[in-house]
Amino acid sequence: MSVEERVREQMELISSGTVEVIPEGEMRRKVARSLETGRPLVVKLGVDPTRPDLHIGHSVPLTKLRHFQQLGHQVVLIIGDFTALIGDPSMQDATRPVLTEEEVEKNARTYIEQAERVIDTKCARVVRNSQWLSPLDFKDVLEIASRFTVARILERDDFSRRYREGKPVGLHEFLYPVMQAYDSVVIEADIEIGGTDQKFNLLAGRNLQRSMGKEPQCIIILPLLEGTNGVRKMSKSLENDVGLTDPAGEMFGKLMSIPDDIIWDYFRLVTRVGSAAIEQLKGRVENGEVNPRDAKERLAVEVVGIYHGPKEAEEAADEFRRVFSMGELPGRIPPVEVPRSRFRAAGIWVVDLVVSLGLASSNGEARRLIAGGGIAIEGEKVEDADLELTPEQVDGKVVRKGKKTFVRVELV
RNA sequence: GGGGGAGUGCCCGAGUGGUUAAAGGGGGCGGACUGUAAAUCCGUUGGCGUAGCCUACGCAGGUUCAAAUCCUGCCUCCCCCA
Repeated sequence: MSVEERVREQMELISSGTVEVIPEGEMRRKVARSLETGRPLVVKLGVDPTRPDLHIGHSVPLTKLRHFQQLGHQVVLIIGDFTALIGDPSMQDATRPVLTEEEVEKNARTYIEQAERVIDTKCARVVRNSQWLSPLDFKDVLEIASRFTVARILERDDFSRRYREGKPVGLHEFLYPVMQAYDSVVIEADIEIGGTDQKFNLLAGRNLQRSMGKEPQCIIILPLLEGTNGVRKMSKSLENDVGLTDPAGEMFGKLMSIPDDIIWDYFRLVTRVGSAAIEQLKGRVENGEVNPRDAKERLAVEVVGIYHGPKEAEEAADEFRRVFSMGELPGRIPPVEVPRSRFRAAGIWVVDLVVSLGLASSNGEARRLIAGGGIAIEGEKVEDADLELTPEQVDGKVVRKGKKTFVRVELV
């Protein structure tokens, strides 16, 4: 295979699923040079350990890193333990709360652990940016900062918007892109990967490298994965995320609940299914040959398979069909202990039972749930909120809240 | 340093003396319809064994029969001028 063909082949994988590759021609030249000299490209992904758990949205850039690994390039995962102390202001409405060093360290560890599920950390470099950012003194910082202008930084629309709207912008926040850019200088990145919200920061790296006499990096912009409700990007705080460590069944269920029109983005961004196969499936759904539900099931099986293995994925699919398509009870229903002391002469009050089982956080909520027909014991809807039940009527029985929550009563 | 404005329930936001557990919207939760989809519709969304009571409108006091609403002090945030 000629170098030219191999370049084309690499470029195809590199640019699949991306929003933008900037600048494309330069990227091509870097790839070609790498092939000619045998020197792998240095591919950078910076992550902020601001939160302990990752979701499949975070796996999007990691998956792209994995592509580069497949092509034999050197990937560098930068844990922004230093930058996390400031918090990336990108797309934020307000200054982020400052984390303590302990929190950052703890998050960093779980981050690496979870990243291992997607990339091969054995041949990746994992580094912390405190390593080089910490030792800088004020003079160094000024020297680096002088290479940026305020006008330039204000181009970033989240800054200018907040400024315009009279919301505070901390001076230290201006330094965030500067630090991220400096990371690129230090590790001599050839390529940096990031989401659309990172475009400014990625470009800053390119500019700083040039200004400091290094070869500027190319940048790859990836789309942000939408949350399971189809609105806003995926985020734990918006409760529309699929956690990388979610149990298989839960992960499956969450994926089955996404709106139809984002199925294809999920396929492209978080599965390993090739784009030809995705297009084919999409076509069959569009002409009515395949029910979108089944396409979604395929998606769920694929994704759960990545994190839990194919066997568990199939089991989750079976379980799902049993419980939700056929209305049967789940195979495993978590038992919840209820102390016998809750019983009085007349028995236990349903409202109390529901609260004791953790299905409601107050009597009032339990009452409302019952009034709304959301509680069933052994498949039978509870109609009366004043109902009293004997120990025999509840021990070992299945209490269901809504359609998704099942618990088994265990008297102790 | 000077002047001005704002703090209401999970969030946004109305309310300027009683009929206000506080309009409306969002979100959440439940129900119907389904493919645990979306859209739509309905109900619900402080606590208490609940026709009653308690707690709640930044915090602390005060006026009043009665305060989210009026007064005083404090805290926090924002804007404008310097």
